[in-house]
Amino acid sequence: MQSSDLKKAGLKVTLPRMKILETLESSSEHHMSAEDLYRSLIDSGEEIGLATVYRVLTQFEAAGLVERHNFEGGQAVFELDRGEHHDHLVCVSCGKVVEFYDATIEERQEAIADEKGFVMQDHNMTLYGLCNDPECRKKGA
Amino acid sequence: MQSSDLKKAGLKVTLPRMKILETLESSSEHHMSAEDLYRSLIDSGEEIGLATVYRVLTQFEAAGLVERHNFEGGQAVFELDRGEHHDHLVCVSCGKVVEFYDATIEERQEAIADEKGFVMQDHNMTLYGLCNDPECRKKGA
DNA sequence: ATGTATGCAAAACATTTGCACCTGG
DNA sequence: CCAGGTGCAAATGTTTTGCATACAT
Repeated sequence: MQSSDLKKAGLKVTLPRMKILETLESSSEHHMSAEDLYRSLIDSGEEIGLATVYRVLTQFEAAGLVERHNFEGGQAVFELDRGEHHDHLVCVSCGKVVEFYDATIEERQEAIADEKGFVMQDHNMTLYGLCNDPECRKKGA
Repeated sequence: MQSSDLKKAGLKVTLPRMKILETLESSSEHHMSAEDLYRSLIDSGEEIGLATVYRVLTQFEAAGLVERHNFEGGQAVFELDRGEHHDHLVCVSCGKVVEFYDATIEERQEAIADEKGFVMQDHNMTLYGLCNDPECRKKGA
């Protein structure tokens, strides 16, 4: 499928790389940690090393194929870069991730960076809360 | 000074705790990592263990005395909680941290969480860019 | 062929924890 | 005095790296 994307990035089209892309593509939760990916592949009977997963994800990030997010909880999560910028809403109870985009916020961010004399290169905005699952709502402090 | 704050939190007023509070208060960069604090104290001739720094910071965070931020770069940074919520602008070249608050963004965040069925509990917004130091500007990609 | 990728094991970090000793109230 | 705090060293969890082997082109 996107073996062309790999070539474009100067990366050889190998089985582990294709499998990782496929998994990120097909997973219902399209935000996965390196460990999630590794487990998922091992469970599917693939032969792959955790180190390879990390290496491949790092290369994919550099190539702009995936994005890395450092949500709370130690492990970084990765998602395919579909080219549409968005931010995240994460449920602190069940871990569900919802994406959103808000033009007003994006504008304000640019304006603020400018105001403070910065040339903005990137930003990270993550909202944490409880999603509408009753199980999660129970845990409300 | 704020030994009262410690007592209020049910924490004994010990030398390491006071020193850590003082250092966070007096440091020009008031965003410091556990390692920064440790080094700073050791360099001042204090006797303290890195584990204590981490333990104390974790307790302070739980007590609402400090805030922990997970900026890019592996190490968490801590700052005194002065009770005024703000977000951060971080220079990717020199590490400088500038604080800001934008009511419009805060409102939009609430509205978005609501719209998606979430009860927002917290958020993290960090803008990354190059500050106005000429040295940093040179590194513009 | 030949340079790149991979898997494994070991290393590198940031952070946490167990435990014997010390200290504040 | 005694619960709680501290320092050290060892454990943990995540991510990275060295190296010999395997694979894509």
